[in-house]
Amino acid sequence: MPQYQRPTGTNDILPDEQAYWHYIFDRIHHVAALYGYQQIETPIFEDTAVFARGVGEGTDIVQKEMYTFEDRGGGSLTLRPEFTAGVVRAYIENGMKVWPQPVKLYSIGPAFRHDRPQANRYRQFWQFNAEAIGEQDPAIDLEIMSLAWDLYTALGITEISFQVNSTGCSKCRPTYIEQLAAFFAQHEGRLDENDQRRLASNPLRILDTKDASIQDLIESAPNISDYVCDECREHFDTLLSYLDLQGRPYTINPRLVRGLDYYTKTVFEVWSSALGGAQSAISGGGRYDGLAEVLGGEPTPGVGYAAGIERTISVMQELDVRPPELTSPRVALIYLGDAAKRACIALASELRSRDIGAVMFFDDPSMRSQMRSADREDVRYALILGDRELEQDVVAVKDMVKDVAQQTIERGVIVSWLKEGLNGSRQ
RNA sequence: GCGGCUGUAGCUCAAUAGGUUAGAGCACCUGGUUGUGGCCCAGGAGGUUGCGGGUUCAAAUCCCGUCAGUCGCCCCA
Repeated sequence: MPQYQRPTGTNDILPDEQAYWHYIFDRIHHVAALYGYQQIETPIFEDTAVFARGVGEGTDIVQKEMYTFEDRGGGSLTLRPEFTAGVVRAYIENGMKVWPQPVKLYSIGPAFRHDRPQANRYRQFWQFNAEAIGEQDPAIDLEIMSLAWDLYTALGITEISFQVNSTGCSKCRPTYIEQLAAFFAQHEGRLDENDQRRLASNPLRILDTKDASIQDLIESAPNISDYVCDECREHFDTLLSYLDLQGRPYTINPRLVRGLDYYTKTVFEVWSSALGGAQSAISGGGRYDGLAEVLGGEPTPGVGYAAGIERTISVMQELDVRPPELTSPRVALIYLGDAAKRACIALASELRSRDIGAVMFFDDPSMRSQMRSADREDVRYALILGDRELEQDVVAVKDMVKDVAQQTIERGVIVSWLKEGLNGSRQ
């Protein structure tokens, strides 16, 4: 065992895995641009109150999952457990209410939650986050969902579907929760320890219980759709009609209740059948019409969503979707002797300044060893310099991919020769 | 925060019912070629068997603790 190991629940993203990350980031920028979303990057930590108040004091995230620490100045800071609260804080702080509305923003970066790690769940994990702030039309809810869908399509991810629900608003949800709590209270004896605790803290969550023995209770429990106010109902129905219009498969899931307090009206998740168990949600989001006010801004509607990058990669691997390979250096410089080494160092600089990737191997290894290294770097050409070449002012060029005779190229034209030879070649 | 399973070389794994210098494949280094990669061959380096304690004549192996990984619960991406 090494003396030091990475903290529990964190990962080193090694070179071999970077092709996925580059590809996903590239597709994110592309799809976000198609929808007119602009990138914003907020700090990785914020004043603790931003999350405590924004996400909600009663949530699991705030109660037991935040990385909170005292700043040297005495204030309390927290590593972001999610993006939305920070982005809405930035909206308010930067006066974005005077920008053309809605303000459509996206971010990519790590978030932190002190959970117990398990498959596809880590303490530091990356998210792609998108927010549309300042618009209440359900068409913008659809737009965010559509953006999510298009991203997966662009990545070659299939077999996904939406789960949607309406959780009501500040006007109608309290009544529903009251009714729900009253209902479960009548059957408290049948609830397990977990669900009894939820009865007090968050009765909505009982709907998602894993306890099979109370399925009949869940079935007969009050349904949110019978309690939402006219405004929420119309919002939801319109959203569903837009989804129908786009032909996107969805399931209305009356038990979908997300664990952040700020959601109002629309909540949704994207599920992938490629991931088993509890981690079938690869992204999720919803509307948060009350959040800006909670954070000290003017009442401002908003809707957003977050996709887990690690889960996205898992799905790609499950489905055997391969990202394009990263480009690697295209030539290796092989030297024999000190004079040639100096000539190679100069040539390498010249090649790189002309956008030709070039690598060398130091500590004066044998030619054979240099050739082996060149092979492992997947270069297209090995450029060989020794006393003979120096004398004649030429470079010996060996094609490492095609089985053709080695060539001798004049030093003065080697750059243009390579430019032509490498044209169209990814190596 | 709770529970199951697992910790042997960089990686994947061996090591009869506890028994002597803990092995192999891959990867790495060197050589087989005074200046030519892949394939092949030869050699080399690499381990306080996660850590600590206990049982035993003897522990990688059994027991306890601890740490870590992994899977699951809660919750979520």
